[in-house]
Amino acid sequence: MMTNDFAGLEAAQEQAIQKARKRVIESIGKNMDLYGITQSTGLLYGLMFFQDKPMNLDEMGQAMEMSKTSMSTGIRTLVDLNMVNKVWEKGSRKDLYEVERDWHQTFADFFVLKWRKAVELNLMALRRSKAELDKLAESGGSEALHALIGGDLEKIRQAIDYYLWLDRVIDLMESGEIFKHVPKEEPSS
Amino acid sequence: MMTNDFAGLEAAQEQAIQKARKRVIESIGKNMDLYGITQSTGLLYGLMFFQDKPMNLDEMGQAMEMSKTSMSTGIRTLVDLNMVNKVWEKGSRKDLYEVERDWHQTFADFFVLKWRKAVELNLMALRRSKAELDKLAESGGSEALHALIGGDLEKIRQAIDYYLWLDRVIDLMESGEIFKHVPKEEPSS
DNA sequence: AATTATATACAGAAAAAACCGTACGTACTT
DNA sequence: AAGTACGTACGGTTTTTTCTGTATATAATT
Repeated sequence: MMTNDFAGLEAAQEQAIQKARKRVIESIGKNMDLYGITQSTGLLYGLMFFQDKPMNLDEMGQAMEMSKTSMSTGIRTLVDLNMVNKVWEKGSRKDLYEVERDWHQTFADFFVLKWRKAVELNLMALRRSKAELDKLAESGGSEALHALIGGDLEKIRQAIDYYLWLDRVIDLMESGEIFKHVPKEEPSS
Repeated sequence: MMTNDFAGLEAAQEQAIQKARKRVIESIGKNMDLYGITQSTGLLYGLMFFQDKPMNLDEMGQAMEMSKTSMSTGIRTLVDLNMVNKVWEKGSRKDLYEVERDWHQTFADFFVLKWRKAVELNLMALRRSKAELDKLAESGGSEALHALIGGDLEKIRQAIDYYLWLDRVIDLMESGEIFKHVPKEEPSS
């Protein structure tokens, strides 16, 4: 059973709408690499963006002309990034998905999810290495050794400072405070 | 002529420092995918991070155990992202590079460079499609057609709003205003 | 002017990633 | 309980990306 959104429309009209959609979908798909997402998954997202109803994997595969397997993995990527939500609809045994419409939130979520993790991992590595070098410095050694360690420690210190700053930027996104500084509605000038 | 930073140090000391560096370098390399950078280029960046002197392509190739060609392409990626600067040193015919130490700026630059471009391209596509749909709506048509167009236009409107917001977030980075809201120095609590 | 040193364009090789079909486990239906 | 519908793990194939060696262009040195 295939529902057709364009039922009853003239071919030329449908074509015009499809063309308008296609441009947007492809632009979205092309720029989604910033989210670390493959182009085809980006196109899937773009497709779903124009859907008024939740889609199931079979519909996606049909529309994308790709395998159901690929839809499954693609959609998981999108769900993991909170870009797409799984929705429940009684009567249907199939999993249904729809795009998250609050893109501001989507962006903030992505930022928190990905960049926070990077910050944490890098900070951990930096602190461990700092501790090792501190210890090495304490255990005596030549002048040359201390100069070398000092250089590395200074670089590490700067890096840590940066990540702590970045962490606070991420806080801004997570807390929603960003919307105080940059309101969703364009200030009417 | 190969200069050795570790000249005159005990092997165990050199090893300890290398271990500390390696952890940081690998962490950086691993997380650099957020910048759309390949892991090996990320490792190159990490390597250069601990260098006190500008490096040339031959030194990089030797340290990374990779071809000079790869170093050339890798370094270009990093230069394009303003993560690495080309420096001039009289007497040397080789191109020399060193990492940009101001990571706050590096982050802001990246954000402006990459996200701004995405915003512009997406906005362009959205506005074109909006114009087409507006025109199509004006040219009459059935009730069903107008409902369909209206749905798409509403989605496009929301998307445009979002990108305008994101554009202002990017402005925050570009103008340096972000540092007013999130100062580089951690506020002493 | 000839020689040498340097970076990179280019094409092929190697590695990685995306994609698909099959097989299987789970949960719903009968 | 048997059968059916569904999503996905998995292995193999195709496509894309990364990496390398050679060739070439450019600029410095002799």
